[in-house]
Amino acid sequence: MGAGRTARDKARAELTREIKDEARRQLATDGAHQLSLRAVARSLGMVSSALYRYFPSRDELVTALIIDAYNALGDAVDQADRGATPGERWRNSCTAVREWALAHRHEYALIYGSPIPGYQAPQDTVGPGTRVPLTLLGIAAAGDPPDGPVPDGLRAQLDALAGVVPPGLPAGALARVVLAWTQLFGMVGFELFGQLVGSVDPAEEFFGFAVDQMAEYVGIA
Amino acid sequence: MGAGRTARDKARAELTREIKDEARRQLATDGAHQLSLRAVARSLGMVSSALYRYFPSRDELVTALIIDAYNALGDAVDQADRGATPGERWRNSCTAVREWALAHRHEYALIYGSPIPGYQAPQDTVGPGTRVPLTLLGIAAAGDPPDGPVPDGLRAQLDALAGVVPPGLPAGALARVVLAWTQLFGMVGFELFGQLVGSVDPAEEFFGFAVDQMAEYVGIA
DNA sequence: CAAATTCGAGAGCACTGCTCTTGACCGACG
DNA sequence: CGTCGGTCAAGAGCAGTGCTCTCGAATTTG
Repeated sequence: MGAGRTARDKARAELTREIKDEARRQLATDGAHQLSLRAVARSLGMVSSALYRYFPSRDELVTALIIDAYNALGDAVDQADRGATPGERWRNSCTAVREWALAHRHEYALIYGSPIPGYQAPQDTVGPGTRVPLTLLGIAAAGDPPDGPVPDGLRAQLDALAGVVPPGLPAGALARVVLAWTQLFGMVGFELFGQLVGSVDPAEEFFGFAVDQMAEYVGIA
Repeated sequence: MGAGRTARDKARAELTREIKDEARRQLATDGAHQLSLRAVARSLGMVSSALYRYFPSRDELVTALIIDAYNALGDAVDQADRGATPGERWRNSCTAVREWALAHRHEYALIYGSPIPGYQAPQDTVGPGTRVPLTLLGIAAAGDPPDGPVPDGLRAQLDALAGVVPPGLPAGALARVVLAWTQLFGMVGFELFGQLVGSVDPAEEFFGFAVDQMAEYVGIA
């Protein structure tokens, strides 16, 4: 079971990729609920039992798709995180989240909707899942972060968090960015899942407004 | 097919309720994904095909559960919406959302997670789904709502919304409450789905902080 | 009382995830 | 170079699913 040396290993790596690609294709069109191992195998011209040599269960395949989705979103945001001012960077990054979500609805639903496999997210997904909030934190650190008052219990959690997370933000600013983070994804999720229909949907205008408001809130001009 | 007159109609109404109750029980323990018509029927001592006399499909059963969940959450919030000041009412209502969500994880995931049946939420669910935001709007109206500047396109949407929604809030205040609404549910969803694990989980402290911040933001002392 | 409607039960279809066995193929080791 | 162990795809099969259809029995309606 070495790295990609022998022909067999190469073939295995390629097939693993092809399976994921086909699964992602079916996910994009039919949704995670409809994703079927047998249909993926059929589409690849093999029999369903052969697929189990590459993924031990359907949930493992879905988990692989989840990790890929987190990374795809992370890449999209990283690529959008450009601009002369922190404000531009913030707006561009937030917009990238929304646009990626709109362009990959089912993948977004997979990672930010109800967790389908089991109660807890697999450990492998937490790393890639932290990329976007870390980017937001970095942008906020480049601004003028305000350190408002924070209750003691929360302050302890935030201090512990500040020790793990790169940018040296004070607890108050950290709390504000976390709040903005939850707002951003709450808003995007609401738009995607039809919760805004009777109110501010189409949500583009409201999205821009909210992003600006939160930028101001976290101390970005 | 009259109202509950004959013995048959009574039995039908009762069985419909029993089916929903059993389905909700299985939903609570196993999650929406695992909810099985056949298991529900089995648990009720009948055969699966008999169940189709009461719900034409699994999705229709789930839709009924969704409506009930919206109403249960709405009831919980309505009951919690008490307090001497708008600030108390706001805090109590927001806390009721979180506590209901934590006590009914799978039901919450059903209504605020990825929509399982089809792309669009059935029309019957939008009414009950507006109860919580309407409550929040009412509380904000009892405070001192600030009318900040709002971009033109959004202003048009908000003015249209203001004509439909009871409390006479100016557009700027309306926008702020919508933002707070998305933040609240984004935060609760994040906590429930494990997104806050490496940062501010357990989230009780952060939740209180965010609720207070948003109260201030919508003009509640 | 008779006719019409509603109902539960059962069989059956197409599908799912997953397991196990059977041969074929490949790669390393003597 | 040959053998031998590991890897692989294929197929059958199991238990489960949503859903449809048919068939008697029960009940409401005329």
